[in-house]
Order: sequence, then C-alpha cells, then structure tokens
Amino acid sequence: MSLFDYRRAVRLQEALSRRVLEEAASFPGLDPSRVRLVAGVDAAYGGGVQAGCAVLVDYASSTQLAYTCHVREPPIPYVPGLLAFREAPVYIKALRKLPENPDIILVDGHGLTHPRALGIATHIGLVLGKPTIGVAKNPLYGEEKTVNGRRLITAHGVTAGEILEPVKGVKLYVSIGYLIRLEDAVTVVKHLMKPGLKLPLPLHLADKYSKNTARQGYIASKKK
DNA sequence: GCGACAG
DNA sequence: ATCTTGTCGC
Repeated sequence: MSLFDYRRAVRLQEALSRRVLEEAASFPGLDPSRVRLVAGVDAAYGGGVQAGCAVLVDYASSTQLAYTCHVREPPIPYVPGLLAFREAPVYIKALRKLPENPDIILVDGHGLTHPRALGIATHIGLVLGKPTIGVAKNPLYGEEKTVNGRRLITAHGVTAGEILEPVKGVKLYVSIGYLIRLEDAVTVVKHLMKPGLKLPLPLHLADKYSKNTARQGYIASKKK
C-alpha cells in the first residue's frame, strides 16, 4: 500500500470515527432473549492466499449451525491500525455466504479500542449496519483501569473495552464494535466462552476452519 | 531519532 | 498472521 493510500485510509477512519463516537452514547441496549444467531469471523494465511471464515452459532444452545469460507489474495500487507483494509473484505464475503444473517458478529480484533476508534470490528459494523463485538488476544489502544474487580479500558472518552480471562493466565480484550453497549458485549462473549477455550465458541471455530482452509492452499502451492 | 504496533 | 518436528504429558 502506498504512502498516499495509507494517509487516505487514516483520514477515512478519522472521518468515520467522529460519527461513530457520537452514536456510541446511544447504541441500543440488548435484549438477550432476542439474540438467536451469533457469527464469528477469523482469517488465516498460507501459500500466498488469505482464507476468511464465518461460523454461525445458535446463541441459546451454543451449537454450530453452519460455516463458510472465502479464499482470495490478501489485498494489502498488514499495517498496524489498518487491519480492516486487509481483512474486512474477506470476512464480508464469507458472511454473505452464510444461510442466515446473524444478529451479532464477533470479530477477531479490536473495535473502539483503536487509535482512531475504528478497529476492524467497528469497521465491519458500519459496513453491514449490524451489531459487532471486537475480541482481541493483545492490547492495542486505551487506558486500563480496574473498577470493582473489572479491568476496563477507556478510549476516546468512552468505556470501550474490558479484559477477560478465559483461561488462567490468558487475556482477552473485548471491545465495543458497533451498535452495542459494552455491558451487553461482555455478556454475549462470556456466554459463548467455554471451559478450556481461549476464545468464545464462534471465534474458536472460525480460527480452526480458517487455519485448515489456509493449510490446503499452502500444501497445494508447495507440491510443485 | 527511538520504540510501539490488533492480525 | 506465518515459517516449523518431535516430544512431553494429561
């Protein structure tokens, strides 16, 4: 990606974040009994290709209903802060192949806990106009503060994230993506976390499927 | 100038 | 994220 495109992408994020941060104060509360389908998206790489997968899970029973993958060449290299421009397109392609539309989407990465409040979870939420939650394995941006035993992350004047511990010694950074409140995002993620799994079920499965799919591409490109 | 930097 | 075998252990 050229320097010019980099600056253009950053300016786009800055422009969109103004709107998102205004809306954030009035993101709607969630009625857990109305949540039926949750999707998780993740990507893996191999043999020069990018494999993005989406997994559809029934929220109440935590059971897998379907999964889809889309394989393509990575559009741009990885640039910290601009992950969405590398991975959002393949996620959206995979999500459109699902047999049903999810009520909420879990994204592997950050949402508002991003330098310009426009992490990949927020980006995807804006594009699809749906509630999204960021779930990352590493911190990116924001100030951590412990309140009543909860490790909260403040970013851009918003309590935007919380650190969970799915497994002893492992941290998970949950953040507001779009159209959802932090309390609800945390409730949803906790509900989908299972004993022994480092990631909530939809992301655990998406990670597995994307790695398997990417490995096929790697093997294919290798045996020549 | 130096270090940091989701996946 | 990926490059990478076997090996230790429940």
